[in-house]
Amino acid sequence: MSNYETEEDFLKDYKPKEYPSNAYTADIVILTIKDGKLCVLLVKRGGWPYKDCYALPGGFVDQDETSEMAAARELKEETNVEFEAHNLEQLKTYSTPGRDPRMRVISTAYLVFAPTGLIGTPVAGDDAVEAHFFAIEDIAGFNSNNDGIRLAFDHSTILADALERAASKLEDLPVATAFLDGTFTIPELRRVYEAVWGFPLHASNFRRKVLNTEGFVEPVGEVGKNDASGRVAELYKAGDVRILHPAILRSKSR
Amino acid sequence: MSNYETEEDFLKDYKPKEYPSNAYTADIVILTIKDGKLCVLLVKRGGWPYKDCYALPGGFVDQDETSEMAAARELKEETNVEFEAHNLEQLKTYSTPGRDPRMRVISTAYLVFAPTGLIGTPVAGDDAVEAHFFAIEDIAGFNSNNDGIRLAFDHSTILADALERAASKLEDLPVATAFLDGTFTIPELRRVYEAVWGFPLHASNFRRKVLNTEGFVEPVGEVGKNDASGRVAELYKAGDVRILHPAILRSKSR
DNA sequence: ACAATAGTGTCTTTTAGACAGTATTTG
DNA sequence: CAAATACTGTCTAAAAGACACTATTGT
Repeated sequence: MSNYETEEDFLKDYKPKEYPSNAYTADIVILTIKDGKLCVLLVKRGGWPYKDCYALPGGFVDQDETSEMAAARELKEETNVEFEAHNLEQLKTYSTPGRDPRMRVISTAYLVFAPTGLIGTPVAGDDAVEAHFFAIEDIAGFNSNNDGIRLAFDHSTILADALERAASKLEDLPVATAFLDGTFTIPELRRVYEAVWGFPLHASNFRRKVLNTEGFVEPVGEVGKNDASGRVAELYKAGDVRILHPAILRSKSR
Repeated sequence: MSNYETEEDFLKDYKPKEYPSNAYTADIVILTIKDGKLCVLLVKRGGWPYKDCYALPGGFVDQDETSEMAAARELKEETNVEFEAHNLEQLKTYSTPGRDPRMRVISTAYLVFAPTGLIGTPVAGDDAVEAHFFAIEDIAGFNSNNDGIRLAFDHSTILADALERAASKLEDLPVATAFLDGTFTIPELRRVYEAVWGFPLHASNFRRKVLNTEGFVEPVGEVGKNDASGRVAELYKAGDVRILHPAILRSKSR
């Protein structure tokens, strides 16, 4: 029985008891959109285990940092880009015994939306030989024919959870603009929703909903460039609202 | 450089390298409703640190179990009730250095909704001297006057996150019925929403929305008992739908 | 001119919110 | 009886979905 008078006295004498010891890592799901397709940053593994498979970027959490800080640090190391905290969202923690065949590893996954142009050539880390964005539809398990890029560890599960979370966040948070650069057109914004949700939207109804959702976007008063044929669209920038009301609901396939 | 031909060969020779070692625990937020008030199960701490404060139930995750399994096991030990997995939801993982003054502890929190009648007298565990349900409004930091029950570690933060998640889940998942016993009345269901959301609802509009949300509740064809004056309400049971459509939105105070 | 895409307007249906009024119970 | 609570019905406004139509660009 402890008989200390104050917490300071107790802690001064405290010796850690036996407890299970675990490695703790942070994994990051960085999504972006390229050519209208939803993509995720993956690093190719150069060594065992899962040699030649692809993995989410990530690494050990140091003793003096939170998993958020570790995720932000790894992100900087992998992409040379610093992300704001509000775009770095904790997704879920994975603790299944054996998820890493080498040892017990607990991993907290984070979710980040990256604008198409911001990230240059991702930099490969220690264990990796190359890092690239891959279209989700080219990853095994995320397309109809069951081939393509193979993911290491339980990263298929993590990615699936991330995609559902991303689709859900687009509904009531103004995060779709994080995929775009400073100014964008409504059709570009619509293509973000279509890429993440995986089905086409009615262009005119989408436009009305976005403009009726107060604070979602603000007109800039210019027109964008044309990368195909057709009318040139007007430019907007992200508004300052933090919650979309009314929400942009997907109503299909839930 | 590793030159193994197969993953089996590699793992046979593998020796863990140095990595930061962490304690890993699961904490559980068990919510229930008593006398129309939202309550949480807390255990009183008998020893340092945070002696005489109250804490969420929880404990170490064993090497051969997931944090989900640990949460379910702790829950059984604390309450003598087994919960189904779909009522046991991972909330968030907390990793701030120093959150436990004794050592580095990573903790994953879980959220559970308990029916009022199901849990008898909660059983105190090893480090605890008593375990009870406390009204949220009696906990320091969750009421207007800033006194009341004091929580240990970062459990105020965890509880705040849990309450927001609970309020959000009521909107589009049929989880409010998990607070009630097998059969219930619409007014009883409404009082669950009012307790979790913290503001009163229009009784007639609430009834219409619940009945228009297909599969949320099914009539039983009897009437309940009266614990006050007024007309006796009809009984319903939980339906089989997994997502509420249309959702029961709170539209206020978000 | 024609194809393609952006944007406007309109009609219908669904849902939310407010609230008046009726029904059933207790004291 | 009055008070309290459950339930029904109705009106209005917000919002979604479908879709016809106009506007502006590239080829």
